[in-house]
Amino acid sequence: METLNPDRGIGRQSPRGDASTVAEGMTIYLTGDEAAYWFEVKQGIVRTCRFLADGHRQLTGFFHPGELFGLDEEYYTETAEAVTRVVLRRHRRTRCKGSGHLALDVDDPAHRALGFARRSLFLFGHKTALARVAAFLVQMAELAEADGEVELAMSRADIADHLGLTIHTVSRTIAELHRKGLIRLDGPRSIRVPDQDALMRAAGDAPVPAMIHA
Amino acid sequence: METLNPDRGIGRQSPRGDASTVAEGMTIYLTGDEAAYWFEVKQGIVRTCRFLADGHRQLTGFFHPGELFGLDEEYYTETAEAVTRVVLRRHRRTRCKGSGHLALDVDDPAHRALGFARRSLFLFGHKTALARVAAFLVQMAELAEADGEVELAMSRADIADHLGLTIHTVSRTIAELHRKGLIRLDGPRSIRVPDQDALMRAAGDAPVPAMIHA
DNA sequence: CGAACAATTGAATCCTTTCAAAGGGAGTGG
DNA sequence: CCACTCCCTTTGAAAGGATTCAATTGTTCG
Repeated sequence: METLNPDRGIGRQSPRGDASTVAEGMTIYLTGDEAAYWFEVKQGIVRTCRFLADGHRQLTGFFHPGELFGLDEEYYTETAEAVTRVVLRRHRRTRCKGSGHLALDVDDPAHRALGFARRSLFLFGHKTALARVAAFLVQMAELAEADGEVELAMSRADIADHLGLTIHTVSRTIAELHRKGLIRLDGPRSIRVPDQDALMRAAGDAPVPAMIHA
Repeated sequence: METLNPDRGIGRQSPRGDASTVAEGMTIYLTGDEAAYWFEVKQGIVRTCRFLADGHRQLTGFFHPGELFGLDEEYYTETAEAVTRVVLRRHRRTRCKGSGHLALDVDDPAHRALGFARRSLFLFGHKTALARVAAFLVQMAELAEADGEVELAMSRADIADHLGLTIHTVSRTIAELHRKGLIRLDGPRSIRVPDQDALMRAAGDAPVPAMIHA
């Protein structure tokens, strides 16, 4: 929670063949770009990051030689930047399995699981208890019916251990969201979200986070 | 950070055929079990968790109907429990690709990427700044040479945004680790880890976390 | 040498945790 | 059917830790 979009959009190196070199600090791809390729780090270190609505930055990973990044389905959900000078090996995203052992299969269970792992990681991009709980409730609301009725299957202890908080803070925060009119409580486990976008804003996220692909 | 291993090891339902039903609160598999199967949730909600050395619990995910869990390579790295009564579909882990479209390929890029995503998630299991920074440095030390010499490629700002802290806290915490003799500083980016196990203990983790598979 | 940036450090504030206790359902047994 | 217990949840007050605000030091680079 420090840097505010340092050098976004600054040119990226054009790759030659399968390998490409990117200078320190340069952007490899941006959130929303078409995910035509995924990458393997050969030399150097890459960081993937996400820029939150409040201007803060969340680094979702550092990638060292031998590691892979950029495995998105259609558009990149994160921005990738070179921490050092970097040498990459580029792989074209493909759906079909016949095209070599490095094809990317979106039906692959691991690929689906990867999306779920990222969802959890997303929660920790939020620093305050209020933002985290709000983001969690938005996730729950999205999985529930469209009417904003959320039945929490899990206890406060489960939520706390998931968000990295204590049950006390979770309880207090839910009470606070209720006080602010962002949620309604029919019972400890029964929550209604009248305005999901408002809850998102409380979480510090932009409603419909502008998944812009130019 | 609340519950201390609620009902570990309490019997699990024996599945019949491909589908199995698990009662609320029951364990589906334990950390260290042989990962012979991975699962798809048909009904109910599943949680995956990890138990830290200090007794705390970290929930790494909630899994709703249609979602997958248990995609580990050899042994489960997490414990899976039923939040509600759960109906699961079980899939045998296979290396070969010929055995249907639901095979699990450990060479799959997505599968490899999944491991990296989990590594990031692991950092957030630590609550205090000291534990997080220590865990991060251990990760860096593991990637570096065996002599404990770590060259940090990234700035304090990068570390802060990765760990969900401020640069101030990161700087102070590194200074504190240095004061405690757990690391040596040859420069801001050049760190030496004389005793990796000691640093792990500072992070609240057990050195060699006893990956027991009975 | 000055400018710009990275890192460190101090002091005050704010937030979360910890400690402590009370309220509220669900289930059991008398 | 009610009293009792257990567990989950809520809430208050004090303590601890991270952030914010503010300023200094150190490095690199033109």
